Amino acid sequence: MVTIADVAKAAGVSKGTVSSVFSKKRPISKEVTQRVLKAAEELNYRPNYWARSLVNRKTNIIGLNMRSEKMPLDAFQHELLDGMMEVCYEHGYRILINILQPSLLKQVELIASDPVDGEILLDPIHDDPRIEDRLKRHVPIVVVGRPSGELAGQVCSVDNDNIAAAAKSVRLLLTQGHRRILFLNSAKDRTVAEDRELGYYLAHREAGVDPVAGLILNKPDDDGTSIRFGYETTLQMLREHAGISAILADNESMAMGIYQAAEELGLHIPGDFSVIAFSGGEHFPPAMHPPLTGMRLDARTIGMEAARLLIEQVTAGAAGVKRILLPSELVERGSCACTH
Amino acid sequence: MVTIADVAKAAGVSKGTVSSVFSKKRPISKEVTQRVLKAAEELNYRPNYWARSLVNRKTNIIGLNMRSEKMPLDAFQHELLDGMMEVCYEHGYRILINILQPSLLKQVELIASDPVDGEILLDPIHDDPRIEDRLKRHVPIVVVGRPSGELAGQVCSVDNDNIAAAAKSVRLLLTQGHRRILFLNSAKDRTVAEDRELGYYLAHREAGVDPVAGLILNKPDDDGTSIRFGYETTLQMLREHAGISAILADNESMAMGIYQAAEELGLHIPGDFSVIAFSGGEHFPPAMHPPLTGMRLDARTIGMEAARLLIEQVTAGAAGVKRILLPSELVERGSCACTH
DNA sequence: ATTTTTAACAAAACCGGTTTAATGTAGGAC
DNA sequence: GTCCTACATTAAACCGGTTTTGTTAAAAAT
Repeated sequence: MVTIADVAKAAGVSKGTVSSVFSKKRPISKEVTQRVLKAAEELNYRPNYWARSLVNRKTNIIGLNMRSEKMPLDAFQHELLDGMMEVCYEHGYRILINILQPSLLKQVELIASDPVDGEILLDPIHDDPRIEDRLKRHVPIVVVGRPSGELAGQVCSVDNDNIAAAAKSVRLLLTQGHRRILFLNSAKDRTVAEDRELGYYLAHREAGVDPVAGLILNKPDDDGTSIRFGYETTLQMLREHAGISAILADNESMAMGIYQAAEELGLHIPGDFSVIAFSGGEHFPPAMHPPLTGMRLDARTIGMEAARLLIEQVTAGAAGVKRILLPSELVERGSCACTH
Repeated sequence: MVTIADVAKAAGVSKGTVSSVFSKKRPISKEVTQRVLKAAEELNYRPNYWARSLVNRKTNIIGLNMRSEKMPLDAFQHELLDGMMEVCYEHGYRILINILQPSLLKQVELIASDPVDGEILLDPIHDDPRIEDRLKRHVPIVVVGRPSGELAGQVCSVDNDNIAAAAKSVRLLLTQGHRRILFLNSAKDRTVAEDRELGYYLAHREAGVDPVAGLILNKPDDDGTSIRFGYETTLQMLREHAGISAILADNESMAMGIYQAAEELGLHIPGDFSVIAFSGGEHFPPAMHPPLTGMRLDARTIGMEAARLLIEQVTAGAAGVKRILLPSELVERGSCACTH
């Protein structure tokens, strides 16, 4: 490996001089500058990233921390990553994807502080230990989702307004005359599931409708694909419960499962029942048949906002604790219709 | 920041002793070990990742290097990333996503060597300067795709057998009676485009059919989305050229554009013309209408193989130059049919 | 002409770890 | 009792950069 000392020797100057030539933080004569640049060029010298980070206390890397069980990434996470990338790209930051086996985390090699300037945390759970750890070590973080309890007031976060989003979609279905609305919700321990359930009830109360019990089902804890859960649950619930005329799905994969189930049962969407889903992107819903009506969550914007917030925190020092709530847009496409 | 010196002072020992307690590379008495661990615990000490990397010359990070214009990531890249993540997860490696603005790359801050043990390079072009650079600096790399020219013999690579894949899909169309097959190929400078074009011609020759000139179009250099390119090109070509009865698309997004164009023109797939596409995942093609017939490229496996190959290189030192070619599977779903 | 300032560079200290060489101390062999 | 060895620990050197301090010679000020 070519070091700064090699360059210095080749150019007949000291290490500090070479450093100054590159950083331009102190004046170096034109003649010496030329000599150094030539030597560096010839030796194919590249400054060592880690040595520099060590002294600068800055890596220009931000981490994306997700719970390890979540693999592979779903549409929402991919869109979010895209958004993060776009902002990081503009600001000269790189992204470190941080998923490690819990077993490996115990190894000495890896308990080290993460090599990042800050982190974006996904899928917070109740009293998430990751958040407490970062707070204690003063590592800047932005949480995507709703941090629970007293942590909420201490960290920046970006999230959909899930309560409003769920309420808005249920409101649509209620005004269309649906009274038994099946809700295939996400896993129970996630704060997002709580929020959406709340929205579901809220819309019912507003409309003066008593929600039918047993129609909210949580996806079992992150095992199995969403598409299968949507498929199997729909088959089962439509058989067992009469009168279900609409289904609200947690994501577009579930909706695909629902579509498959409809086809198998010989049912027509939206003639026989309506479907509406929270969707991570607007890439695929329009291509479905019929085009899927949904709440556009805009994971991409969330990723962008989270990255902006984090970079702001990292560069400008500690800004205040901000919480950004993004509205979701209801996009009617063709999978919802009035009853009778 | 709590350093190793702080811990040493608190425990009343030297820095080296603390280091040994953590690394267990030299024997430390039980009593001292306890004292050190207690002090570290109380101070909430975490070893500094950069300092450690500096001396160990090892980061346990591998880089994913993609050409900056490619944003956001397409389905293929997302799947590939998933595969990489899975393997890295098992082996205790992190992934650094490396996309930087060309303008920023010139800044002194960023010309530094990348902070990784090795890199996976995407979308190689002719005499890719990235490859030459890594070779010169002896940074282990694995190329996803086909490195061009003399570089091919010097680096590991993982790729679809694109020639075979293209040939196989064109062969299907030819046996179905199609004679004017429009091929919406990817950008011209990419080696993958060459390979697939070769496959296109190969299948024609095998079948004794003279390919019609002007039916292979390359996507303009990575600007604009694939979906739009598919849409606009289809509209234009179907108007201008009579007799086109089948379209081969570079990816599923293009296929969606083609579907949209068909709808706008009031044409029926596969009744009026057939569509077949290279597809990164098997997530969405089945949900399209009609379900999209395609060559399943299995980006996930490519990602896994690339990561394995790279980690092998990084840990075991220089292994031989390997090239892994993965077969693609033709999945017939419903967007292709015989002519007349 | 002498002192003061400035420019341009060298030398050394530092960042926070790891590793090697040196040191001291206890136990065993003679 | 002396010498050697083994063991636990310390001090110092090192990784590859940046930054501070020191030094020298020329330019400017008095």
